[in-house]
Amino acid sequence: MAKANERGVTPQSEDFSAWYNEVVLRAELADRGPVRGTMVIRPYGYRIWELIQGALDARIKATGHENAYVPLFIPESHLRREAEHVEGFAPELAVVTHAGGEKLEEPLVVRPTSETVIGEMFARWISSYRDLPLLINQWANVVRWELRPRLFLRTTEFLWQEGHTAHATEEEARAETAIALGFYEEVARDLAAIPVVAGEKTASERFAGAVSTLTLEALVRDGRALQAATSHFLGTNFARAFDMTFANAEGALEYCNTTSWGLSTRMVGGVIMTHGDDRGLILPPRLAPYQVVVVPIGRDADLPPVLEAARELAAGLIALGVRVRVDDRPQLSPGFKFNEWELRGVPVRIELGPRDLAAGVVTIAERLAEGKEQRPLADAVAEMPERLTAFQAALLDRATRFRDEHTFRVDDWEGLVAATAVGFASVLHCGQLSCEQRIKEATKATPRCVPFDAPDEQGDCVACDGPSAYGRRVLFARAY
RNA sequence: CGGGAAGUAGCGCAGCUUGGUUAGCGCGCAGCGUUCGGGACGCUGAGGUCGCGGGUUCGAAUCCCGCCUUCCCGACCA
Repeated sequence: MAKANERGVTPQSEDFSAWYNEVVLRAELADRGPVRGTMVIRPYGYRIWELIQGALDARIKATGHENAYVPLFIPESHLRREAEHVEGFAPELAVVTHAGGEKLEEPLVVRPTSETVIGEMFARWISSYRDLPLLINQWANVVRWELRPRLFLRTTEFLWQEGHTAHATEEEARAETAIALGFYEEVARDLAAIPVVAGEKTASERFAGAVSTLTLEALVRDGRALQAATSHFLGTNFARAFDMTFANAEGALEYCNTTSWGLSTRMVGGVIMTHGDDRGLILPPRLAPYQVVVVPIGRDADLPPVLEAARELAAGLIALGVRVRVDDRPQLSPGFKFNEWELRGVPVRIELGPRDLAAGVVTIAERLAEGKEQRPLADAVAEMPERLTAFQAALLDRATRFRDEHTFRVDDWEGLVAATAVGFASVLHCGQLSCEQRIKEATKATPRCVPFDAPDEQGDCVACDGPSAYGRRVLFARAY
């Protein structure tokens, strides 16, 4: 925050954390809440989340899931039913011990996730194979008392979507986790323009209580990995803990196979860290609250016609489905507005002044490009959807190039150390916990995932020369 | 929990070492005027329990004791 009162933001190269915090606050995405680690999501940031929500919700529904809502409070005893689960979450729980003016007989946990409540309800709702699959999603807030909060990336309370499904067979449940990961990947790539790596978590990084955890890993601009979404195959672990059984076609009782999967407001942090530069945010058009901002320029007698033209221009863009804002705030100079909208990451800015008006043109500046161009007014409108599509693609290209340039195939210790300092290290690994530990101590890097698209490969472990596990390369990186 | 920094106007800070008239500065805010194509300027004005509690003193933002909170770096983390 050292430079918060100066005109620019701290450069990424100087202090990435400071850059990130300044951008989040000054772009008015969010503000800090009164309780440690909490965050007020401001309208500009919330709109980004809404756009993610809208696209994701449509995909969730299109694949047969229904939205529902389960309560915020969980009796402490319920959480204890799944041993690994409670162990995994115990340190980060917020617990209500008093309510209604007295001490509660049984403390209530504020949900860190809803598997246990869902488990109880599913057990009640499922009795036959004919009740399966049961495909539920909820949009909710959850609370995790993390030791090291960061705006959007790890807040004490956050918003997310959690899908919960129950199936008759393991195959079907595993297929479900892939479906969920699939729409997360689409949202990341097609909306957020984040080129994620899809893969499976190693045992040490798995969700508490899961048999298998699938993940999307992004690489942000300081070379650290960000887990963008996860999808868990829970096997029959929760079904056993909550007695979730069904009668199969032969009349025999079986445990359900369940899944859970989630994507959170962390994705907004991913967008910021993947695309932003030293001037501030750069938003992918599909997630930008305003895809185009129009800055009218002029004063006195010049102003009314300019404003009228700006509004007409905006109306033309809106008719094409473009999200546009006319910045007609009279007290601010054009230069101030240019800088502000650049900080806030608006993809396209249109400047419209008396000179433009006289020439029948507008001046266009794109957030990714240097310089400006002039276009005939009508063309500028007609071309805008295409321009935004191109911008979206360019942003994804740029991020993909960055990720690829920061992914290193390495086979020795020195290479591992060097690679994890700046990005992904693609390595063969023995899979031993002790070896992971040693790598973590030396480099702060952890196994992020075993990518699905890695070719089969065997060999010696990058760190200990033991035989490689997983049958392919693993991605290690320092992670958020 | 360990290390570091900080709580003074909406925001960013100075003042504290060496206690002393009315607690300053920049930005922002309000009014007026001049400005407006890359972060405009002038004048006027509003805005303060100096984090909280106690102590020392004739007198505390300043010295002493206790407490609280936030931020940053670690450890932790799906």
